[in-house]
Amino acid sequence: MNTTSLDAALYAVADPTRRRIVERLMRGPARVTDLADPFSMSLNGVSKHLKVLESAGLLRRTCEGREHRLSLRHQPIRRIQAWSNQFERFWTDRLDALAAQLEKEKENE
Amino acid sequence: MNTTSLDAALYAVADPTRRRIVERLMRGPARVTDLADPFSMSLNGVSKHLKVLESAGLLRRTCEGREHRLSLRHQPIRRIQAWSNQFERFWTDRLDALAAQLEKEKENE
DNA sequence: TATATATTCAACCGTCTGGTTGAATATTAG
DNA sequence: CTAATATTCAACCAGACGGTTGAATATATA
Repeated sequence: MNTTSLDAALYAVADPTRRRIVERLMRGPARVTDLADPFSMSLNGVSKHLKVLESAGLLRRTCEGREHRLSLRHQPIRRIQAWSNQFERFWTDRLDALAAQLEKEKENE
Repeated sequence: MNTTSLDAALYAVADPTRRRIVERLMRGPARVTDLADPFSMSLNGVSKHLKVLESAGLLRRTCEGREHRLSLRHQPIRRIQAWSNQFERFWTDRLDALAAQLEKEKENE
């Protein structure tokens, strides 16, 4: 597992404001002002959050005149998916072991 | 999406040390000292990390005499899975749109 | 009982965080 | 040219973070 980039992705997405921004961007690209609109926070505050998301690779920024258009990049979230999916086998193995254990106890009665 | 607990889970797991601990615990439960062993860090440091993981619900702690046995809980990681899987449809939709777009351009030639 | 082991608590420290405000930059509109 | 809009930069702040050290607690062992 690539540690450093996963660190940044998880960290970026651990903040509720940033996560709301990411979720918002699922519905398509948006400008800084649009993204800032739902929050009772200064535009600068949001701008800083965007910088965090961007440097973690979650956002693509294209400048069109004075407006910046932000859109989602999938790689970092895919990394998070991959990391959390890694545990799937662990859970099922444990459930299997538990089932086997119960089976065994049943036989011994 | 339950924001608060997802916050805690993502935050807990964003730290590389804590993530290594969680990955270690996939291979079965362990004591505090065991978990601290691979790290060049004071035992207290690790103890604090464990507290973070525990309060985020990622760890179950059972005290056996003077030893504390830590094991993994699956719910928080499942929440992370659920959150990141949410984007799956978004990516595929976007790919579909892209494919449709290409198809259209091809027809117009 | 005395001692070693396992673990936490408490205080401290430099650094990073999330947020603010005010000024700067760049582009568009009147 | 001037004014409005979109955005960032820079400096600041209180609080949290990741880590340390030293002492305290609780259990096991000789």
